[in-house]
Formats: sequence, C-alpha cells, structure tokens
Amino acid sequence: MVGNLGRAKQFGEINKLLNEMVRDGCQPNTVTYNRLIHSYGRANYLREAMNVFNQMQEAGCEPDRVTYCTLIDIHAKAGFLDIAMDMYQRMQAAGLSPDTFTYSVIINCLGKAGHLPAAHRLFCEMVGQGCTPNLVTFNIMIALHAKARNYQSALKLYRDMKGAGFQPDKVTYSIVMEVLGHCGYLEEAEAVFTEMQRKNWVPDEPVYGLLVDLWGKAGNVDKAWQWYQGMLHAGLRPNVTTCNSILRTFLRVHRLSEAYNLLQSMLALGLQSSLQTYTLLLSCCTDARSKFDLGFCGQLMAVSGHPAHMFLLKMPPAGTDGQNVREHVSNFLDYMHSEDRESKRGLMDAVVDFLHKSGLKEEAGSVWEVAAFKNVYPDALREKSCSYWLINLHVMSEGTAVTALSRTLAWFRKQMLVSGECPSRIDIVTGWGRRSRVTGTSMVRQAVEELLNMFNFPFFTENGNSGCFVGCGEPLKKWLLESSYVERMHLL
DNA sequence: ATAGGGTTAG
Repeated sequence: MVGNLGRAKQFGEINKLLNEMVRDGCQPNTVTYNRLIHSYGRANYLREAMNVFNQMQEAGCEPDRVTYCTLIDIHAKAGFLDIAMDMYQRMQAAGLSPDTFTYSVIINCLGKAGHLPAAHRLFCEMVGQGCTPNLVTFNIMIALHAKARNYQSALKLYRDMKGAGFQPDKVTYSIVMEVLGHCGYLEEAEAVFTEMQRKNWVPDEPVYGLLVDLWGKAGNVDKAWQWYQGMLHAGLRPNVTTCNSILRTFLRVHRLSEAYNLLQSMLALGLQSSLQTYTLLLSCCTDARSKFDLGFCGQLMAVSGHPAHMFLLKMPPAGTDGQNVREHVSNFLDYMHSEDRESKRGLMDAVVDFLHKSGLKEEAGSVWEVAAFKNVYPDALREKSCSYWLINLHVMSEGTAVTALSRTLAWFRKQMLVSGECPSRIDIVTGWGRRSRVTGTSMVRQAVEELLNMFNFPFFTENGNSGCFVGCGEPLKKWLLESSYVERMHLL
C-alpha cells in the first residue's frame, strides 16, 4: 500500500496509513521505510527521504543495503553526487559491503555525472571485491560509453558481455544498434535488428525510429522510408520524433510534396508538431532555392500548425531601437517556457538565421539579444578567467554566428564605455577547429573570418587551431574603443 | 523494497 500510494504521490494518505498501522500494533520494518524513502525520492522530495532515513534509525530500525542504494540513487539523479558518494561511504562505515546492485547504481551515477573514467575503474574493481557484473551492469557500462561516444569501448564491452556468457536483451540490442549506427555501420545495425527478432524480442517504435533516423541522416531516403513503413506494418504508431526524422530526410533532398504528405499524416494520427518540426521547416525555408520552393515551405509551416508560425508571421518590423521586436520575442519565449533549452536554441537559431539571410538584420539582432538574455545560449559568452573572455559560436548557424558575434562585440564596447575596463583577451570559437572529427570547411568559420577582416578586427590564431580567432592586448582595446561602427556591425 | 536504452540538436 505504501509503495502504491507513493507511486501516486499521495503522501498525506501514506501518513494516515502509517498511523493506522502503528495504532493497530504493527511496527514499520525496513521494507516499509525503504518503500517510503523510494517514494519520496522518486517525487524529488529529498529532504523528506532523508528525514525518513533518520527517523527509522531513531525508531531502532537499521538501514540495510537497499536503504543506502535507494538514497545513493535518488541523490545522484537529483544532481547531488557529493551526497550520494557520502551515503556510499556511510554504508561501508556501517559494515555493509557493496554488492553487484550497489556497484551498478554507483557506476551509473558516476557515469551520468560525467565521471566515466571513475565509473569504468569501479566496473573493473568490482570483480576483485567478489561482485560479478550482471546483464544490467554491462548494459549500464555499454550505454555510458555510447553516450560518451567511445563507440569502440562500447562494442568491446558488448563482446566481453557475450564472452562472459550473457545473452543480450532488448536494452542491450537497442544500445548496440545505436552505437553501430553512429559509427556508420548501418548494415551491421540492421543485422542486430534481425538477430534481436530471431531471439524473440519484439522491436518497438524507438528501435524502428532509430533506423529511420540513421538512414535518413545517411541520405538514403528509400531505406529510411522502408523502415518507416516497416514500423507501420508492425502495427506501431510513429511518434513525433520519428516523423521529424523522415521529414528532415525529405526536406534535405527537396522532396517537398512528400514532406507535405507526411505532415498531413501526422495530423491524421493526431500528432502535434514539435518545436523541432517547425525548426526543420523554417531551416528549409531559409535554404529554399526558388520562389516556388519558398512559397511551398511557407505552406508547410502553416500546415504544421505550430504556434511558432504565428510568432514569425506577427514579427513586427524593427522600429528605431528594436524594442517592439524584443517584446514580441520575449512574450513568445515566455510562452515556450516549458520547452527544453536545446529545442528553444534550435528554433531561435533558425529564426535568427532566417531573418539575417532575408535581409532583416536589425530584427535578427534584436531576436538574438532576447534569446541571449533569456539564457537560451548559456555557453555563448563566458569569462574564462579574469578579463579573458570566450565567445563560443560553435553550435550556431552562419547567420546566427555573425549576428551573435556582432551584438556581443557591441556589448563589450558598451560595457567598456560605462566602466572604462577593457577585456584583456577575447577568443572567438567557431568550431570545426583543432578537435574537429569531421573533415570539410566550416561555413561558420568562413563567415566569421570574413566579418572580422571586413571590420579590421585585430586577430590571430594559435597552436594551429584554425577555428579560434584571438584578439588581445592594446590592439583589441584600440579596436573596441575607436570602432564606433561596432554598434552597427550586425547590419552589414 | 534498490540498478539499465529511448532517438532530432555536431
């Protein structure tokens, strides 16, 4: 009953039940308390979970491995890794040695918190402590390496797992397919799909969706469409993400009428376009090659029915100071409050790029300013150390990068005029530099370099990192101070 | 009573 009520987050009812229980002469035991802790933790009431932990000890009930495991897990998942690790220490201090379950929890928590080497170390150490990894432990480890893009390590663990006599389950197959796909081994990912079916696992929608996405990204429209159809024939209903994958595939090769049909079938299935759907359509509009395609993209955006379309249609022309545009954007972002930041960033990027390339530069600049102010681009500007700044343009489209750079440099100038202090160094990071794993030229880097040259910004590159433009010292100060046109830079 | 994947966005 406590567990069931906890799942329903009925904490008032739980307390009534516990009082009733004590009144009838039944003392809560460790299992009762553990369920209670888990209930609070899952609902993100960590303080209450800790209260229960203290109460049970006051009542003379000893916490066991499950108690500690639960507390470790809920704290780590809530972002309190330090408290989680402290509970791990306390558990050992209480004479409870970790078991396979405990190790799995800790390994997962460490990995998710960005400490993959520590997670892997523990994974290697656990055997020496007499705890053998089981299927779930392997799945955790494979998934962590996959997330970190250590695909070769992930595949090696997969082989180790099979070598240790474990049969992969649906979760394993799913992760491994993703790994193979991201390595570019699409046929191999398909082979795993076949193996999975042969072992009587039933592929679900996300697995089909993965294959649609992989083939689509590889530019193979026919294959992507084939897997999409395969999913429908398996009696599965596509979700919005999968629809977006196939939609992106059509748009990329300018099959606009097929994109139109897909949007219509989304409507027929009762699937609401997401921010990503609209972002795809808007980007396609920006890249339209002809007046006809442009008009068609406009229709697609209207058919999507996403609120972002009204936002764009109602965008006012920038007045003398762009205040009306800023208010319009600000209202829209407030309305989009609960969307996750990456989605909002994607849309704002597409909007700024679109406006910039349509010649509405003042509007683009104002949209950027509000997006930056509303923390949609938290990594765009950072003070690396005292008066050493980093402008990070690496997740932006060309139009957005150029707009963001112009507005940020103007902001520096304004700050300087107010405070009299000048940054000693500014690094402008465009991406596709030294650590790039993708060959080819970066459009963003090119556009930024052209802009900097045009405005005689005093920059250099260092350590062979061609993707990062550095300005510093007197030349930087002189440029910021004397270039009154910085304010209007974004209009070019 | 405690642990694992879930897609877009480099």
